[in-house]
Amino acid sequence: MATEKPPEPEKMIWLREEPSARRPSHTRREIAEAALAIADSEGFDAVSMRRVAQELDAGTMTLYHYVRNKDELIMLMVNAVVGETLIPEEELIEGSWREQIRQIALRRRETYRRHRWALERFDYNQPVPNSLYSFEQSLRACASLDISPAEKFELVSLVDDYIFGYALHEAREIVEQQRGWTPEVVEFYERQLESEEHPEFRRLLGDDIEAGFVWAGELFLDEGRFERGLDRLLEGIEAGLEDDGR
Amino acid sequence: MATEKPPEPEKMIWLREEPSARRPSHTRREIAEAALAIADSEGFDAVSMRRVAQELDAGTMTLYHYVRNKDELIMLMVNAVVGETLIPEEELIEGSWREQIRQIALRRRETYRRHRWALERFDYNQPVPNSLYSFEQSLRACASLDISPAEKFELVSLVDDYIFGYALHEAREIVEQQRGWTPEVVEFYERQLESEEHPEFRRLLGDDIEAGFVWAGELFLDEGRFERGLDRLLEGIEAGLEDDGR
DNA sequence: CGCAGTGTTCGTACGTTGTACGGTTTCCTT
DNA sequence: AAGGAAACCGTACAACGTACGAACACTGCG
Repeated sequence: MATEKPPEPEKMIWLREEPSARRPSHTRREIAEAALAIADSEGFDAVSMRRVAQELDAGTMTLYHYVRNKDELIMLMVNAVVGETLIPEEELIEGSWREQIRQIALRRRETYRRHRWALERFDYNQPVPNSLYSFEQSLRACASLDISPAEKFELVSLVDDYIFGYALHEAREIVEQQRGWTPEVVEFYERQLESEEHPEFRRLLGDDIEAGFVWAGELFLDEGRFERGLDRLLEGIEAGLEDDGR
Repeated sequence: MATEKPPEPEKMIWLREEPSARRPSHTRREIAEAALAIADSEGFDAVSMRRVAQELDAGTMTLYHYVRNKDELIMLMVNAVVGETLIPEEELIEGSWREQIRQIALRRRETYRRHRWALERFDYNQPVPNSLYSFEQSLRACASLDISPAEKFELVSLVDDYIFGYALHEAREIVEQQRGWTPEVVEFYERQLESEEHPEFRRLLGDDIEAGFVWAGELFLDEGRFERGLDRLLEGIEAGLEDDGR
């Protein structure tokens, strides 16, 4: 029952100056880039403090002068990825809210695909600077809409939810399934489908179950699927707007 | 360049009989339940092989006779959660595909909210038996629809994407933010918003930034938000169906 | 009834992880 | 030139997943 709370909450990384008084050998940016390179090429699990330090020819504990702990390192990485989702001002198309939101959505999805590990790490409770820019960009896209702030917020969040869900599903589907299902998984499905409890699923797959799976996998990862879904969602949103307006 | 592949791929857990010849002291079900209880009450990270074994008054390594590794334990847990998303036959309402899909979606979201850790663990490459039942249930809901198998598959996946994205966003938002933002995070936002680069965001929040955040947080977790978004999506889907039909 | 034999249990040990601690080095300031 | 703080990092520890193989107990056979 002594002191419960840890004595120093300390500020989060974005509120702390980067060490700089006596010129240090590294920067946060450098460290984040090293970690990012490892995650992209060897997978997120390969990112360990030791591994990152090694990449920079530094001692492991050296990293702890730029970052309080591994979570902060990850936040640096996430911030970098979110930065990539931003559309440079000059590339932003002119057009309706719908066209702009669409452009933003496509870019986001594309970025997430390049850094699949990142999706697992987003966390609203630990915001990163670039997520503010990202949100701002979405808000700006629907600035011309004549709806309440709450509705605007909800609209942006809704599209976000879809992008996020799609990208995460896609990312998890792609991993390991670099062409073809493992025999183990195929056998599992075949066994499960032997029972008469999945008639609709069977009908969907057709007679040749294994071929059916290839077909389903391709459908799932089909290039156009994201856009088609997005357009349906936007269609529904727009319809809702008109109802309110009248 | 010797033997590359590990010699025994072994079958995945669902294809292996539960140990049973000389009656063992535990069951997979029991083990999964113990793990689930830990995850729900202490968080997913508290689930370690040692901890689960301890809960069962067993030696740590004993678990490895029911399960090949920790991943398999997790799959048992996931399977249990997916099981909870299934709607018992007698509770299934009668009605249009839209009403049924809606019912399914609501139940899924509710279940995910009870087991937030689970969302981070779903993985299409490691299917669990109950995910087949879940998919079958969705397919059955749109059985009466006169569209191609591919379109049916896409429809179900689309709704899935939304549910998943929403639930995950929600889960991550809720964690730790059990009432109110930490002063650290508030300060971060205030500092970021000092710059003139986020005009739309500022307008959204209003003059009192801190109050604005409370407002936004409540909006984000608003009870009705999921349903409103779902209905917009379904609206868009339905509109698309009619276009095709005519 | 007793004795294999094997299905089940689990103690020990190893390698890997994040990071606390405290000493050493290096450079800037005065 | 000297002092001191900033930067660096070697060592050590606790927690993790799990390989290995010994110990145990039950079952079926004789």
